[in-house]
Amino acid sequence: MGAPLRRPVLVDDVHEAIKALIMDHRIAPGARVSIDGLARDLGVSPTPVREALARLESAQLVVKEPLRGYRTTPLLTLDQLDDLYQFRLLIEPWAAARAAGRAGEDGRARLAAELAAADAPDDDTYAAYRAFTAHDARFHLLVAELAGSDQVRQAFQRTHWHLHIYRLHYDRGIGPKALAEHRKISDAVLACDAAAAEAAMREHLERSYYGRLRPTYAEGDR
Amino acid sequence: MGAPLRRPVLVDDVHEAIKALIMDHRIAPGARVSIDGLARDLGVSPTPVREALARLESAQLVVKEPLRGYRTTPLLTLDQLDDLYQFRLLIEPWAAARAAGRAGEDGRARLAAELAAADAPDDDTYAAYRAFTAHDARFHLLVAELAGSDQVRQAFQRTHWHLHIYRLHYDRGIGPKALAEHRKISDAVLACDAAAAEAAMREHLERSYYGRLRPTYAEGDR
DNA sequence: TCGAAGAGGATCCTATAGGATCTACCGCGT
DNA sequence: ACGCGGTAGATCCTATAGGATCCTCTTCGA
Repeated sequence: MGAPLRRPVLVDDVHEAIKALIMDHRIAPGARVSIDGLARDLGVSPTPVREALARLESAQLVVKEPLRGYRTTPLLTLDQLDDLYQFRLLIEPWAAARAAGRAGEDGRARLAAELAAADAPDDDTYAAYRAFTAHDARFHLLVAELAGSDQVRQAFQRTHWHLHIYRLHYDRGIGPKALAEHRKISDAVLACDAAAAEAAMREHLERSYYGRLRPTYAEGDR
Repeated sequence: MGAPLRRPVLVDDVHEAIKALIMDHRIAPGARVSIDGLARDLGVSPTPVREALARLESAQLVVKEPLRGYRTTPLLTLDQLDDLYQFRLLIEPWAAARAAGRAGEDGRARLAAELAAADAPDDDTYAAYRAFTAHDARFHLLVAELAGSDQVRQAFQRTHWHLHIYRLHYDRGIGPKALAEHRKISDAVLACDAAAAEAAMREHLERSYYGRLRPTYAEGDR
């Protein structure tokens, strides 16, 4: 009687399943997504599939064409990726500075715990890669949360940056450097040094993108 | 044969209908929203209602409680309103500066046209009030669009600030001043003066909020 | 008088069916 | 050979039905 705490809402499971299909490229970018087809494959009725796709649409992972069905969005272009990081550079350094000034005891503890639990992926296994990206997503979201502004946190969250970047799967083997930069940001926040936190976050994003992700993406263009 | 171009997508109409119900307080803030009940009232089946509510959820106008239905979100508290305008102050001055530097011929023409078409509401009629709020929403969205960043435009749009502020309906009779400030912003953008545009937008938001909207809201608390 | 267990009603969730629309293929005419 | 109209299939959209869950009111016992 202890175990069954999973909520019996099928639409959530369907939502996760479709998201996984898109992220792992089991549904190609730009391909059409049949509602009835998905329902058959997943063994459910079209109704929850329809609702799940409506949610995915707000995450920009699919687009709806009335009377013609849904279609997966294409991968981010270089311009869109530039735009995404420009937005992150507008939001996140600000959030880091605010977090340094406003985070309470509880928030600081959570930040320290997140850093302590994060291991640099010392091998190239897929599992280690996924574990680091999960930490990456949690860390940046936590900083946004500690800034104390729901609007900023939501705006940041609704970019779904980790989903889109994960679809590109171009950022392997960057764990140790990023982790060190995360620690630098965390130290500044814990020291209540707003200026240092802002600078560290800005530096982290610029190095991550212009120094690592973007060159990899640009050379991988086809 | 010319007229009937309305798309036969019922869910869009349902979405607009429900949004109107919430905005006009025909469904009280915090009240429960029955799926079947709405379907009966609107004369449609629950399926499109369900999909429309899923969309409204991303606009924060309703929240879903699994197995318990949907509920309208309460009106924005003063803290949330502060937070909303803090976010606008982070985004919109930046967008105005970028718009001044990047807007093309087409964009400038659209901006000029929007200003030319906007009349200051010289009377206190409801129609004039609604016309001004419509211009207000279009103007700020246009500036965000002219900044040339989809991420910023979407982040701004997804706040649905005009929906939430309209629910408060506390900002009557501010048309002429706001319109003059809009014109100042527009002039700076059209003159390609990024610094002036940024300053004008910041001044406009601060005056609108701290000088007009917030005092009205604060005195109207119950 | 207060608290708890049970029955009734309403609601949500999922599945299935029918009508409307779009896409693809095939045959015909120029 | 090329373009156009018609038909068949698949898909989407909406409506309806049944099973499961939650809320509320009533009733019983301490």
